[in-house]
Amino acid sequence: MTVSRFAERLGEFVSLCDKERAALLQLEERQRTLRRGVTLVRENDSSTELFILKSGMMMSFVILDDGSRQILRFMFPGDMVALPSLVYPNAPEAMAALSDAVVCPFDRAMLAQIALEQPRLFLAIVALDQAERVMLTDRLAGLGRTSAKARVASVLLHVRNRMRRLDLTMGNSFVPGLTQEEIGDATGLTAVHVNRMLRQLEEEQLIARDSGRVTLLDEAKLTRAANYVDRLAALDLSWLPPSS
Amino acid sequence: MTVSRFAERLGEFVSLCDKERAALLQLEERQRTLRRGVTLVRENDSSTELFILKSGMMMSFVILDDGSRQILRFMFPGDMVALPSLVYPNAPEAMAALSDAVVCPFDRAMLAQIALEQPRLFLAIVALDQAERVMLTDRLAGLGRTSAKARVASVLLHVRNRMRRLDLTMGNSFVPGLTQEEIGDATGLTAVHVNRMLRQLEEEQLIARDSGRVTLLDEAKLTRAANYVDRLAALDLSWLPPSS
DNA sequence: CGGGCACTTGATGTGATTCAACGCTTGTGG
DNA sequence: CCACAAGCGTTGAATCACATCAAGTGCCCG
Repeated sequence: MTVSRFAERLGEFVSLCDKERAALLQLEERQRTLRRGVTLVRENDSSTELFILKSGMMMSFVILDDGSRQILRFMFPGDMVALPSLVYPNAPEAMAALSDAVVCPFDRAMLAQIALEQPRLFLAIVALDQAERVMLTDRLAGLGRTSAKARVASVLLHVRNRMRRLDLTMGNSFVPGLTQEEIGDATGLTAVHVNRMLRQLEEEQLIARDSGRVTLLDEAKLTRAANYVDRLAALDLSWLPPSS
Repeated sequence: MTVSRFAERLGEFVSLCDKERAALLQLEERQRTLRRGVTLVRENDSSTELFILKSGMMMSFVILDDGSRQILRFMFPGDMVALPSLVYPNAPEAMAALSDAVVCPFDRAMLAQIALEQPRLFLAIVALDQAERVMLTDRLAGLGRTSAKARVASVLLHVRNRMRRLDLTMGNSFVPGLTQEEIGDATGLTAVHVNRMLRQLEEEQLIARDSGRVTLLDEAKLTRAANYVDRLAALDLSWLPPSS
């Protein structure tokens, strides 16, 4: 039986029965390919669609009145995204592809159906979404109360840890695949200042860089400097009742 | 029949049947009174409890290594809070009372039970929680990309709008009940600078102040200056299936 | 070969912080 | 009932972190 990308992800945290897997597979029946840079959803678009990101890397963001951009979240394969579409007929945030990507769109009605027919599965989905919420508050605290250097380091650690979940052979070296401007828009900084912070992290021997590739030289120290916590590592869904 | 505080709140957005109301009432069987300033949950506390805030105003926050505090969220009567306790055995954020308050603690197992036995009700709870998530991203964008003045204005508007939902007679004048330091910790600013921003808003005739009371003199202009959107006003739960 | 985009670096500007001082109110114990 | 301490608000001056402006480099791709 084919297994859904999202089921694999959820399966990292909780065991699923065949019926549950089958339900998730329905969410990935359609799929759409995106080239790097393409906008999937524009802010304020009218849409009741949600997505499973199947491959590639994406971001959600908002554009403010003065034209500046704030990246709200980076999205990785296996993520269920655009949950706000459940309650907002007009998208509160835009979404765009950071690399070539494949997404599976499905209507919110399908998620509602899962909620009603497979409550345990829905509970697991909601639980996983809570981890996203906590990561959001981590970033909020980062923007409000930490230095530019810490914020940049935090993005590096976050991206590395998400990527490593998808490729367990990954070590301390990886290619973030983000421009410095994108890192800036995620951290509330200018691209110029991101550049200086990267340089500083390099000078302090916390990271090394080589043509887009980043190597974490002292992960423990970097984690401390960034005030970073891997929220997926501490996730506990063991209290969920076993599947029927 | 007694009606739960949380059912009233949810009832603003979706109609509930008696069975659903009864289930929610169970969540408010116990209650605890808190004096202003008291910490209900400390960061990292081991606990599987969630809460309904029954009366008063509270905040959730984190304290960083350097001792600085970031307020993550203000909480108002009717809010269900500490949902992260679903998946984190150790509280990722602390909670404290900003005024005298009453909370109803209940175990995450009770919410899990609701999820399994009353899926429609749980779906409604999750939907409402999505609005919180979007407010969080609004604040993230505010911290990353807007001026100090906008952030302070945004807090004023947010608190006023939440309070007005509880007292429909409230006009443009209200008592936030927050110190300037608290506003600063919510906006990523120092108390000193919050003071200056309030003064500036006053000089620009956007607000008036008198011994703790704030009056919004030009709400439209203030809303624009703050980049503020009332996310509860745009909430749409009409797609929920009717209750059985 | 040429144009564009990302990256890099220096000089300068500025919004917010930090430090310091003082007044006002509130609550508390003598 | 008063004296005093503590917390909050206010204001000015100096400083700092990050933004802005500007110029130049390397590289990929058409």
